[in-house]
Amino acid sequence: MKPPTITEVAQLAGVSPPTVSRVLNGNGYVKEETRIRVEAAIESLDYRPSAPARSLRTGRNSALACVVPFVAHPSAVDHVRGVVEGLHGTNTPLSLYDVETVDDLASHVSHLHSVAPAGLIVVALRLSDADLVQFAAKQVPVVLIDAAHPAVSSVTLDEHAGAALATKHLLELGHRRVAFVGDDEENVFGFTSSRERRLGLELALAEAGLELDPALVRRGPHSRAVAASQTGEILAMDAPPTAILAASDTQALGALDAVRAAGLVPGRDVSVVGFDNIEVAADLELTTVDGQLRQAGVVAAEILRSQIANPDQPPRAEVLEASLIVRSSTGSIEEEVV
Amino acid sequence: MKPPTITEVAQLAGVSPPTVSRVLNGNGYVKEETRIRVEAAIESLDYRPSAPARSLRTGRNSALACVVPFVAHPSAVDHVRGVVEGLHGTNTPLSLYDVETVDDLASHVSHLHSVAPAGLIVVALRLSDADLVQFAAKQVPVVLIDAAHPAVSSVTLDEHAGAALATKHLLELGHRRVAFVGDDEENVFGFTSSRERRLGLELALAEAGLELDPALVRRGPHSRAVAASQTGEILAMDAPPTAILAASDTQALGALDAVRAAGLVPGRDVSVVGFDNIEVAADLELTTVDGQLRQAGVVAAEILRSQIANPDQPPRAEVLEASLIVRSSTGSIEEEVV
DNA sequence: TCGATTTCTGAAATCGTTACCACAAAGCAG
DNA sequence: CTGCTTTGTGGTAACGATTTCAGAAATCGA
Repeated sequence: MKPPTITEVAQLAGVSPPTVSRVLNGNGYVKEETRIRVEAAIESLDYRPSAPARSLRTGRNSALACVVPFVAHPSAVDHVRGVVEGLHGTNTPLSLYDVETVDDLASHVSHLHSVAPAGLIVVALRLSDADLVQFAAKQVPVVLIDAAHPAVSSVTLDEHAGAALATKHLLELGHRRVAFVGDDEENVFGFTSSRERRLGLELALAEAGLELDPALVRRGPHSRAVAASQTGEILAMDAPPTAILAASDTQALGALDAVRAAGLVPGRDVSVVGFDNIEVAADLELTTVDGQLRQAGVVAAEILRSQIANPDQPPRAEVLEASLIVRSSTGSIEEEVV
Repeated sequence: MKPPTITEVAQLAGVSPPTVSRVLNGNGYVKEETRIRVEAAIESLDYRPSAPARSLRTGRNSALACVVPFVAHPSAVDHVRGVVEGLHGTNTPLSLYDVETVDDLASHVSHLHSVAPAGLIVVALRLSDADLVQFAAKQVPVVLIDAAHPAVSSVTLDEHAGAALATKHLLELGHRRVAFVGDDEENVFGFTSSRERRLGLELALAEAGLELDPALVRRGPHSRAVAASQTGEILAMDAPPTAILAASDTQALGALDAVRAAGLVPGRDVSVVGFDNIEVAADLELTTVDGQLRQAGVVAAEILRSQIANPDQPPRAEVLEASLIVRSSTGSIEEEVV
């Protein structure tokens, strides 16, 4: 009950294996009549060419790969959604490589060298130059999301501009004491977005002649609960801020939790701005910077498709523009302030 | 700059290819001393075995595949999260096959026959007997989620019991007129959960001597917006229901939208119960039946792992128990009713 | 009509790995 | 010392497809 091979199809159709191959791939010349006979044989045996055999011979694999840290997190989910959307219609499966530890990254990269996928999307992580060289040698196009490298294509967000939009919004509402709740800036994976967003905040404040009070900056592991407790601390200070910028929506949700836990009303007593615009942000009325997560995935998929179709393109560095989505978690400062 | 092959490693180590292979796979006998020499050669050439060559020879592929309809939908996301979680630690990539149309399904299944993955998880879709036979012939273990078939393992939810929990909860709160908002029960993919949930509701009502008023049943495409407009219609009726059971949380959110749009307060004027317990349900205070989506993915992944490790197991049919999560979108009936 | 091209097809080599066998050396019981 | 099992290793042949290449048949231009 083994699956049929190309040779069996060839025998049934009364031709040789190469002819069947030509029919399958639409290469070379095949007489119309022969083609029909071969197609009938394929149909009748329910034959499917073996992907491994084909990959071995041609050196290319049909599947695309996507390396994503913490794929269960909402922001990663949105990236993957975008990639899947961008791939739709191509019938290409997407192999997900979830990274939770640095070891995961190493073993996945090693595995990817074995597999030589048709293309590779890497989210937020940095690959070594040696790895990139190896992928290039195997003609595996690579696209980075939320990271950049001169040798390969990338899709990034203008983080500073995004943070500036949020800051400007808060300043216009009258806020002067703004806190920042973000990630540890030293981390094993080298994630930089929290740092960039903080810098964007500082730059925008500086433009308005203000500066970020170090006492109002909190950094810690990326989680809603941590952000909530950090926000709790900040709100309990003698001179609490009137607004909080979080490095991500997840952390903004934690901030909202803390605001409510302190008996305050978001958008009235304290304004909270998130960053990313993950799916729940709309339902929870969170003002946030749209990080174009899905769009980044879509664009990355498109770049990959184009580079697979036409391998000798120079790398592209796409920078997406952030925009601000105002909802009710921010409001103008009123009687609260003395 | 081609990647090194096993033969080059063998030459460098002064052994034959099979010996290198034995070192790589830990098969057969290899002298300690030889092993060390081979490992050094592997290291120094930065050699990675070719996955396609290995697959071709052994007939098995290392990647797992997961076929999911509408992978961007929240419930699918939770399933995938579970699968990824269940696979964690195995270093196995997961190939996602998103299905948006029936044609997608056909072409993906065809592709899967070519690839012969190490294992296959299929969510909510029905594969033909012929396909299952073919996978069995290739020793590809299959696990179904939210679907069942005697020939393969499955992970399902006790839908009737889940719907009964929700119904009982509403009855205890005093509700007698309960509406149902669900999917079209005839659909190209053969999804059955909406139907099962409606049946569960009817059975539970019958047990209490009540019946589901056909006028209070709405079916349509699975979307929040559609559910909102259907709920709007129901609420505008002369004898509107006091509670609504939705076939999914997505639809329950639509129902909530409509309740609020009608100027009513969920949980006070109208109770809404969802089904699935997707991630946002907690934040939106939606009372819902926990459909154990993640858990289903975890269990499916575990079954698959065990069947890959030990191929001759009989298929397992795991049935998960639903539980009710009461939040504020439901409440007891009060002065509203005459 | 003849030679040159274009179509059409098959034999053989090849991709990189592992399975199967054969065989040698070493260890061991009697 | 003989015969057996346990170790250790390599030669060879697959796995199933595609890519040469060569040659036959059909078509075409002059």
